[in-house]
Amino acid sequence: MHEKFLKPYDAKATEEATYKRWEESGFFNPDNLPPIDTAQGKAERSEPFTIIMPPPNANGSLHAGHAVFVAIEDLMIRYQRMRGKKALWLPGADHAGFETQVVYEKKLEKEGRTRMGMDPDALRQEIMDFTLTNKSFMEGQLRQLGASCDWSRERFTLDPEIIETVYGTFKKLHEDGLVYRGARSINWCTKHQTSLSELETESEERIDPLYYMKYGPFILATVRPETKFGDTAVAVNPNDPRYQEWIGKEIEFEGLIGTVKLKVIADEYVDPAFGTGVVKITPAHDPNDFEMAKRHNLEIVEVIDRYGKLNEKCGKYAGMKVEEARKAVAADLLERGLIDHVDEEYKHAVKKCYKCERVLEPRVLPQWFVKMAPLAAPVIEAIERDEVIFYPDHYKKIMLHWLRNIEDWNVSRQIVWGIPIPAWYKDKEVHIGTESPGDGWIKETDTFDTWFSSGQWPFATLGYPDGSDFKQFYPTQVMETAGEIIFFWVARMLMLGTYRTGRLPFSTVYLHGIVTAKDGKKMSKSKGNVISPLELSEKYGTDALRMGLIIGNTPGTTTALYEDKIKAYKLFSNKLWNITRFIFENAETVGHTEDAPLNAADATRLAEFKALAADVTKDIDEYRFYMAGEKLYGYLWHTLADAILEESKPILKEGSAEAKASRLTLLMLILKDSLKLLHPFMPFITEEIWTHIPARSNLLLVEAWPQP
RNA sequence: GGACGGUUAGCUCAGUUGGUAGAGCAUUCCCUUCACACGGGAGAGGUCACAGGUUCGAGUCCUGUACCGUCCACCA
Repeated sequence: MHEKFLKPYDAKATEEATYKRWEESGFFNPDNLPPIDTAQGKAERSEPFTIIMPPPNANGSLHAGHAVFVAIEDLMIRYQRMRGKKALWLPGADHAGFETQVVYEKKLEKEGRTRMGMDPDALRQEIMDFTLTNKSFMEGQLRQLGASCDWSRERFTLDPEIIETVYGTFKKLHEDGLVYRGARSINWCTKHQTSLSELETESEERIDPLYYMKYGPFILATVRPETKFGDTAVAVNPNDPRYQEWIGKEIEFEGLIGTVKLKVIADEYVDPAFGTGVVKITPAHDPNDFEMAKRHNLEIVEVIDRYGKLNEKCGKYAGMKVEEARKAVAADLLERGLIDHVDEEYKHAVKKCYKCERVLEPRVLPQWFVKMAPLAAPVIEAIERDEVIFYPDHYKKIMLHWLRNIEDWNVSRQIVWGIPIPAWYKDKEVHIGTESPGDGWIKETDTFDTWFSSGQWPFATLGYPDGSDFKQFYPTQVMETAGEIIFFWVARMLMLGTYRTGRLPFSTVYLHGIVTAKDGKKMSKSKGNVISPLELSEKYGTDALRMGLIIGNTPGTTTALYEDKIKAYKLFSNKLWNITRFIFENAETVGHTEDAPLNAADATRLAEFKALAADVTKDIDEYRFYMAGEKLYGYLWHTLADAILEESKPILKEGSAEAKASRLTLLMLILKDSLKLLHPFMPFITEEIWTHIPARSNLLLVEAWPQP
């Protein structure tokens, strides 16, 4: 027996070397996997099993959420590899456009710099250097967590081939009439100086004053008096008897900065029961008003600029920030007797930037939109036919609801860190392509929403359309990711993948919940409750960390991560280590044997173990990893160690030669197969022990899963 | 305003198709016995949120209520 077993298991001292052995074996690459053992002898692996890794944002360290996906996806991949599949886990990294730009802007801020006024190319290069540095850190961290992914196939969302695929999709969308550039009301963040998609906004309930203002013959209610300079109409409901005589007429009255002339329009949108049943229409700064303006061909007058300040059209209020202007305008209106009354307790929702929580300013800007309803339609049908299975299954309903009510997607971002939108303009003409079509064309400066590229990740990474990987590994089997990004990412992958390739990109979606602190609160730097998975891995071993992240973690629900839990599985590592020591010690003293006939008692024990193995296998096949892990833990501790080892002591000491041989055979069989069953959960310690198993043939990594 | 998830031992959570409740941590007592003190043994601790219903039998299925949480939603 190796002297290692005389000391407690030292995770830190073995993990790095073990990972190196795996990586050098080449077996992370499915092309290099050895043949599998079948009843008919050796056979080449033919059936692929593919997981595309959710590419972590290359802008910081891996957090607990990443550790969860590594634990779960690596479990699936290792399991399927042992089951004889051609297992591919394709790693990647995301440039994470807006997210990274925000991170980098904070860094600039700390250095007393700002991105405004910087040369875009220089800024882009700086962020690229920053991103590539983080990317390599992140890759090291994935290795530390034991990810058995194929590094030779790693992709980055800014790789030239990926960008080419993304451009191809954009071009196809354009040719199919599914992408358009249009002036629409968009969500504008005055801090980040970019538009955001609907998903990137958060709404917050607020209580604000509702001002009832006098508009000529009308009194109308608004929470935003400061936008009145951009009014281009007032609207009433066409069936409202109170205002029939005014419809189509023009009203004229003295406002704060001169005479105001507004047309009275009738629109079903106006709710006669709300306020006075009259609405002022400010198309430039309210999405509903914009829609009405389109229906009635109203003028769009912008009065708030990109920084959230009133512009030159606002007379003496020009230069004021929105909030400041609101107070000033309200005060002046009151003084001039133009306010009828104020409802101080008006409850309503405002949209905020999900990053900085500033209130977003609706602005009308030309942006690129993708028409989503036609992309969603085939996906809705496929989900209804259960061609995509969700774990947990209630996400099916959530997904369908979102897809059925989908809105067009604004894919334009006014930031430098992203894939440039390949478009050129000349007068009213638009050209799609990366090269200028000739003199006088102006290049688009916007970049794509990062999700537009990551939404194409499964087929882009596999080399669509001609790559052999695409032919072999697409569609993939499982998409495992955080429930939080089901709309951002999973829905977009389903739609763009189906649109571009004609096939769904994956057939199973497994969504894990967010990882919280022990009190159930979300981890955040400001709360100071962030737990680094890498520190826990250093302290207790990656295996313990992974076990702690798997057990008790059901899909879709939040999981609390805390040190005690991980510590418990460190003790389990130790237990397994000592079980091994006991068996090895006895193999030495009694004489090593693995193929003696089993007596009745030992046959019963073996049957009991086989039942466990079958149970665990079924649980993994049915995505109940948390149960499989707990069963293994329970069996190894309470059956193998507490019962079998204890009853073995007298047998191995005083039993007959046959009894000893039978028992030792049993112990070796159980140990070996236990290591296999446990490998996907605790890859490092099992591989380390496997090294010391006599007559082993290969790395445990590629051993065959115990036959059920 | 819709929809979803949760409510099980002090804490964090399991409980697959309905068959008199489980794990880890914490806690009480005992034990340095030859795999392991990074351990072992024994114990305490729960009317499974509440109210009905289905059933021979419900934590598990149905209806409703309460509380917590999340997502979606353009009423100025």
